[in-house]
Amino acid sequence: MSTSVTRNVLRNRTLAGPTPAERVILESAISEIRVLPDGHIAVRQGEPISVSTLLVEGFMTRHVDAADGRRHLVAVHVPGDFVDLHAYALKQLDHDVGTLGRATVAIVPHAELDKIEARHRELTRRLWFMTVLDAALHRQWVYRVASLNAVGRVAHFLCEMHARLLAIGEASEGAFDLPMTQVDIGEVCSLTNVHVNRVVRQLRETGLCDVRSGRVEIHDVKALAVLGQFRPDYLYLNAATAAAAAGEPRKESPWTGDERS
Amino acid sequence: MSTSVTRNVLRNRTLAGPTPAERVILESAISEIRVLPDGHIAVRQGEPISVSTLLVEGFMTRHVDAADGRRHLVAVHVPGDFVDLHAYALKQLDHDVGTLGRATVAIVPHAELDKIEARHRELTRRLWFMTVLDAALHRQWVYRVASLNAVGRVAHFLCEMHARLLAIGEASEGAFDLPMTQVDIGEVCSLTNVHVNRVVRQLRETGLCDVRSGRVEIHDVKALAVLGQFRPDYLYLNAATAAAAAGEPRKESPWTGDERS
DNA sequence: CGAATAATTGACCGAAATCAATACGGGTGG
DNA sequence: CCACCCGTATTGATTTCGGTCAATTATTCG
Repeated sequence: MSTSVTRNVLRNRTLAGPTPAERVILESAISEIRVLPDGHIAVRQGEPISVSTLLVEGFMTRHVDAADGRRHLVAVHVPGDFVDLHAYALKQLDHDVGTLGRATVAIVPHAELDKIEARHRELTRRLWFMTVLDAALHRQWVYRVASLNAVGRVAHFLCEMHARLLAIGEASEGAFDLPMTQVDIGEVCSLTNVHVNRVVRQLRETGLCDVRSGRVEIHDVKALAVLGQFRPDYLYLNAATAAAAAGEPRKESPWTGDERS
Repeated sequence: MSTSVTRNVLRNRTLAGPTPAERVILESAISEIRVLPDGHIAVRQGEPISVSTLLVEGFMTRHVDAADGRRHLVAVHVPGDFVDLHAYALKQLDHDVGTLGRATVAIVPHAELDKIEARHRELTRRLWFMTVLDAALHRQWVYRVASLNAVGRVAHFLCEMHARLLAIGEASEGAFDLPMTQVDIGEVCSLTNVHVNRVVRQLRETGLCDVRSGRVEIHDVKALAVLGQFRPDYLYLNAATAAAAAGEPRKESPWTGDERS
């Protein structure tokens, strides 16, 4: 079992993840490994950026701040995600990037990405693809707040996190750690904390899943997916992981593997 | 004044658009120019794709269909946008792509993009950047439906379209053509057509802007931007265009120019 | 000139927000 | 060790924005 910092990059996706050689290249591009405390704002909206951040362990968010002080999350990141790879193109961001709980990140200077871009076509393409996958998530987030009611939104979000954590081996038996408060979940689903609480209670009372501070236990993945209209297509997971994410009866444990595609 | 089909690509953005030489390369990658009728679905969710589509004239949408038959737009495209460049990476899409009114498109086979990727780093980088810009739009769409009320959403959307059309010289004096019905606008802002109607009336009565079938006239860009909490940063427009989009008093007409960056 | 599509308006309803109060839990400092 | 805080969770009462239902009036276009 590899313990490399890039082990979760594009893991268990339909798009092939980096080869061992590419991992070496990517890791040699890292200037620094950093541990960030809970609630740390790693990137602030509008400030110039010259490095990108690969999330190695823990959770990070991207959020926009509204004028009235409210905030809204536009992404939650899990290990293996490049939280601000798009900053390589944009050089400054239209949102903040922060941690959810303590997080370990690998810093990749844009100058190193330039070198990769000059020398390694395939790896560059994979990096591009990662930003495109990111956009697919955004689209689904639009759909979520636009088309689902409160329970549906929360269900959809939980299904998504479950699926993505399955892919990197951080969920099992429908259960996973998620260091988010009900306020945080509200900022994802565009609900008040009060209403998130009611939804969470409803989900608990109907036996679908149990969301308590820091831990999620889904008792009926399939039913939750129906409630949240969740279809994992947009995550471009490989077949085995997608099946598990959709609550299909599993033959074996696909998500523990490291195999590509 | 150039009439090339790529004239609007990254026009008036902070990210430099293609050089004349790159335009030639891009145009030589086009296999076909096609005129699509109103309401034509160019790409259907899930079907395999081997070409990408550059919008040359007219409007196109990307939308997801909900289980209950409702649809929601996740993007509206204007000339110069690559409506499904991300399909180059994903090979199949998580949404439909269709026309709003009659549209002219240029078809670029993925095989040609492969060649560009192999031979032209800078141009490849620009293509990547275009998909990243796209994601920035998505994020703002999340924000719109998540954080704004009905009037705010419509105002924000109108401001965005105004800004983007300014950038490509398709808006002037705060007025532009927009072939969308109130139903369509509702599918963007996640509102019913009935309520869109009420919002439109309100905007008209307060003298902010006039939205009628196919045509938008903004009488007070600045006030509308305030109402929609619109800040054009996320569009990465050049300074002159951004100022005009935010309703700043303009010195001259920046959006008619073809200058880059 | 009809038929279909789009826009408009009114009456009523309901999901989630807001307001308000209480309980919990874990860390700090005296 | 306990008292105190502060963030988090929970629950109830009330309000509101936008949805739903229903009907009428433009438009547009064969």
